Amino acid sequence: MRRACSECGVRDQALCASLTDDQLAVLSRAGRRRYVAKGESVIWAGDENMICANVVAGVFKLSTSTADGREQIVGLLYPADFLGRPYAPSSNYTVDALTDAELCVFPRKHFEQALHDYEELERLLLQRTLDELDNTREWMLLLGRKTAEEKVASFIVQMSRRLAKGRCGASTGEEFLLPLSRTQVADVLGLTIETVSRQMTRLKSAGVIDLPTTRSIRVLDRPALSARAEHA
Amino acid sequence: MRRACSECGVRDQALCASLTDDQLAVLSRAGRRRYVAKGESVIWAGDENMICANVVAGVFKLSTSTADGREQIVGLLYPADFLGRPYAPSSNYTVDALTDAELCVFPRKHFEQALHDYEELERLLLQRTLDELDNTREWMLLLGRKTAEEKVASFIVQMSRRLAKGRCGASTGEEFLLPLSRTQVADVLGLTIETVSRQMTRLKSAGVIDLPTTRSIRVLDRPALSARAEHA
DNA sequence: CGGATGATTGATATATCTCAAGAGTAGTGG
DNA sequence: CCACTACTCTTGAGATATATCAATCATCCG
Repeated sequence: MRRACSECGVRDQALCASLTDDQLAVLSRAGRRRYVAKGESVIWAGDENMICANVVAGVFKLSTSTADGREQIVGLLYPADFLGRPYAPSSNYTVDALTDAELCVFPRKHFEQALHDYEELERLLLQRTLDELDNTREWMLLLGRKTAEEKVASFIVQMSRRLAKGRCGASTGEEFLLPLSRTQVADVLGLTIETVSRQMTRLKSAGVIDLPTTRSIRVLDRPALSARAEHA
Repeated sequence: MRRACSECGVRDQALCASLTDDQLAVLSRAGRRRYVAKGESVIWAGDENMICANVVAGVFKLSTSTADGREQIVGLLYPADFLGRPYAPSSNYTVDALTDAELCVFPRKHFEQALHDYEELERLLLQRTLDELDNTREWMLLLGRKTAEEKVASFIVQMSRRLAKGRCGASTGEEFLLPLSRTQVADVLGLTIETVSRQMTRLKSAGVIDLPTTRSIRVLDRPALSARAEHA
């Protein structure tokens, strides 16, 4: 039994927000829900590029790697984000689920047709792609020019913005669960796992953050954390 | 006196390629030619975002920097490339001319109106933005995971693809003029000027490239250069 | 409880940066 | 045309941040 789009948790945040209920009804006939287990790959770099999707739940990583296996994570996707690459025959990066996740999947060709038919959809995708390009370029500054401490602090700032519970409440004392292992954090920041670990404990020793478990982070002093993200 | 679009050198390569002569005639009434001297800034990071433009001639750099002045070049623009950021009130990066250059400039609001009016224009911009995002993510792998030698070799490979004269001819023996100083190359690669210089002379000593002048590069052994770009 | 996986910590190595000097190159004006 | 000056680039020596290698320590799960 098909679940109605009107009940979808990301109906108003995903690209679908640009469509009327009637338009969405048409498009949704081409789509289907797909549950993805933590660690599962959805798209492989170099493979034929078959699907586009909206993230309904969970977190995904986009990554590329060198021939000898060094990996770089080039993006993270959260609920309501768009996943896929319209207008290209093959994908440049691999997409894996970091948590159990749920997608609303469309065949790429159908999705491209929808972009053609609904100009508001295409406009919203353009705007999001431009935003994503800005974010990605900002991340280049981090990769090319920031120190290990700045990288780790920047990463925690950014993750806490996305994941902290009481985002509207106090700006401090927030705790959140990291969807990434230390190795994956290292692959986001262009560092080794050991360096990430050392910088984390340094921040903890300085009283800037707390690490209740290995996968959770509590920001104790946000101004201090932001300062360390900017300036060595 | 206004120059006709039909005589424009990038009429069929720039975004304008998606427009008919009639459509372009309408749009071009809002645009104007602007000559930019080497070193001049066209857009400043953080400033109000007023313009969009097509690059007609010359090369531009996009860059961001940290508060204490470390700079990272996040993109290069060549003739027929699009310059600007539709749908955002301010710019995230500074755009400077690396050579004397020429732009076809539109007020941002006019350009956004054109995107709205001509769906082929919007589609082409979307496709280019998606391509640019792919390229930028590929560059993240270089910044985060490649060694200095791999970075410099990758840079030369990429520049030679863009700039070498006889691109259709032999794949070797090409010579081209770098539009960037050593400092700027360092800012592209996330290295220091000294490291760039040392890697360049290493490649020269190994017979992979020649450096006839400080601003020109000749690729002597492209397979060897590509190998060094991939693998330390 | 035991084994596996992932994280931390320590000791050492090394690639790249930093600091400093010298060598090209280009532009200027006599 | 030739100094003279100002850059930019190259080269060298030494410092340092981060990587590498190795061991211990948590955490998870059967």
